[in-house]
Amino acid sequence: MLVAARSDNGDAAKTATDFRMGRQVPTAIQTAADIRPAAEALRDIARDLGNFRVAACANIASRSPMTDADGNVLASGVFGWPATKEQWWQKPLLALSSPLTFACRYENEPFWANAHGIHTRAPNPLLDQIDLSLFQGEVNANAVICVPVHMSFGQIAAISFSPFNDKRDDLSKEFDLYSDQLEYHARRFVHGYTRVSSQRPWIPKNCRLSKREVECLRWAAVGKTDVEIALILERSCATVRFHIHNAAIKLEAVNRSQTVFKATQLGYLGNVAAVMVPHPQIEAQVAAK
Amino acid sequence: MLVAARSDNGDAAKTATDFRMGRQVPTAIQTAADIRPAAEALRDIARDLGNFRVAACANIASRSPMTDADGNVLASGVFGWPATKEQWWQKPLLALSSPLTFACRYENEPFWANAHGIHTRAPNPLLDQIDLSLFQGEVNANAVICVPVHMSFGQIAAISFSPFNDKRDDLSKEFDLYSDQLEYHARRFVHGYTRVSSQRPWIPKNCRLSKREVECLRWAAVGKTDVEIALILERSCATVRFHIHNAAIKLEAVNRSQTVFKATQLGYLGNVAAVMVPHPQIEAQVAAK
DNA sequence: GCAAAACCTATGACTAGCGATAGGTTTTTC
DNA sequence: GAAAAACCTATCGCTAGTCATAGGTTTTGC
Repeated sequence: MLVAARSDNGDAAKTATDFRMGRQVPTAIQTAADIRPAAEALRDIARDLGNFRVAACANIASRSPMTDADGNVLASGVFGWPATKEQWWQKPLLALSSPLTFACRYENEPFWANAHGIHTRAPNPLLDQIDLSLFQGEVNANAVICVPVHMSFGQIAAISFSPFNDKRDDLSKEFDLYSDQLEYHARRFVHGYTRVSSQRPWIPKNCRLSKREVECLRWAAVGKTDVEIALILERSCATVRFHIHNAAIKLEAVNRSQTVFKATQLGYLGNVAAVMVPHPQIEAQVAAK
Repeated sequence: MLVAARSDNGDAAKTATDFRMGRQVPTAIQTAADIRPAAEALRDIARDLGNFRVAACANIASRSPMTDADGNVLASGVFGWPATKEQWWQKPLLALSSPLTFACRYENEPFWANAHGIHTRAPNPLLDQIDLSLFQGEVNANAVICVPVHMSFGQIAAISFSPFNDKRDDLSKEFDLYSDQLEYHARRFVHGYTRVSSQRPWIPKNCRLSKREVECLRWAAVGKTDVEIALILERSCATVRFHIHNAAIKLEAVNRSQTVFKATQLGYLGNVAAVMVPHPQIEAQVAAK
């Protein structure tokens, strides 16, 4: 079956059908029993594309290694990491170590990295300060392609593809050729893994925060006290508390920390730290009190 | 140029090269000047694939409409929403209205929806309670394909594709055929848009939270007081405060709310609400005090 | 247009919890 | 062994949370 290539004149969309030929994506996971075959598929795709070895961390905040339905660790059981290197399961941050983990927090798209730098599709100044001096020791590779996966409830996963048994330290060509597909399969894999292995996350009952509630919460999230928020919004301290308390009830939270946490997880606060402008006048007023 | 089709035997990866033929993805944005052409590309892809009209919200927590480099609103200027419907820019939640916005908070992958239900690639019970009784009125379409985009710093975007000038209310076939590519282009577009239009987000200087700091923060985030955390961890209240205070310093936060906020944004806390198990004994001890 | 629901605003008193500060000890790591 | 990390005790002032109450405005649905 041959598929016509596209031209660059707006027919790009029409070739989408070969993107996922057939109904079944090998890396997708529907049930726990799919984990291992999906991991094997991801491993094979990575090998086929660039002789990469996969390192996958479903939740960079967690120390749990990814396992299949029978509890076998995928890193050694499927992805081919030697059992002697298994120490990193106790410290998953080491393999997807500090530099990569950091980059995954701040970058939405795949990137490749080596000791000389982190190479993204578009410049991301946030990554400039990441210290790569110990790259090889921390990452166990000279270069790596890494796919950050930002998910619901604030969960971040990271999947890396490093050269298997070779010394490549420039993956720019492979990155250009394969990053989209590596990203696609990594995301499908991690989404499915997270879905089948998570316990049921919390969800409030059809809550809908009001504009005022969100506004007050945002200011609270960036560290303002009730008094400060009141001055900013030109409302009383009691009103601010009232709104925050209402938000807490709706989010089924018991205090402000939990309220902020849940609101952040659900994207109510957005990228608020970048847009909230300090109020020099209000700060002077607070200081005068 | 013809590209051989793949079989189902592990050659899937090899057809990746036609996934993004050439170096330039039309929906990718490198500079603000790219916004409009990228939006036009997204519009055209959506039209070509399924005669869809695009509605895009870069940050569901924000009321700002997406605009090009000259400040023109993309919805009316590019995506073809009639100017008379422009009211929804003041209330972006209406177009990507409550049901869809809610679903985007809880779902990582594309889905399609109509008044009868929300149809995901894999069952997501979290979406079951979403009220779709007013679907048509709120979404302005009988059915819609929607792509949630979870990004760094807890930002969530949503891009919907609804039938343009027709009454389709079952998009399951289009969804199966095109959801991957719609997702791909939507994500590229939104990532680029967010990158070029955001002010510089905050970033702490190479911070690295310790295990204890994260542990204490997690419990704080789920609403436990210092006393409760101390009992849970079998440490003193002061130690708990010490660790949380350390985390605050590293995250450059002024109080607990901001600390929790930043830690959540950066994925330090993960999907913690699902894994923290209540401690009935500690709660009894606290009650006894 | 009207009634109900949702949202907004405010008060005051009290207490629980958090933040800052100070100083010290113990454990872990190199 | 030294330095760093983790842990501990204590105090005090500030902030957040609670409670009960009151009233007004806006939005929604019929």
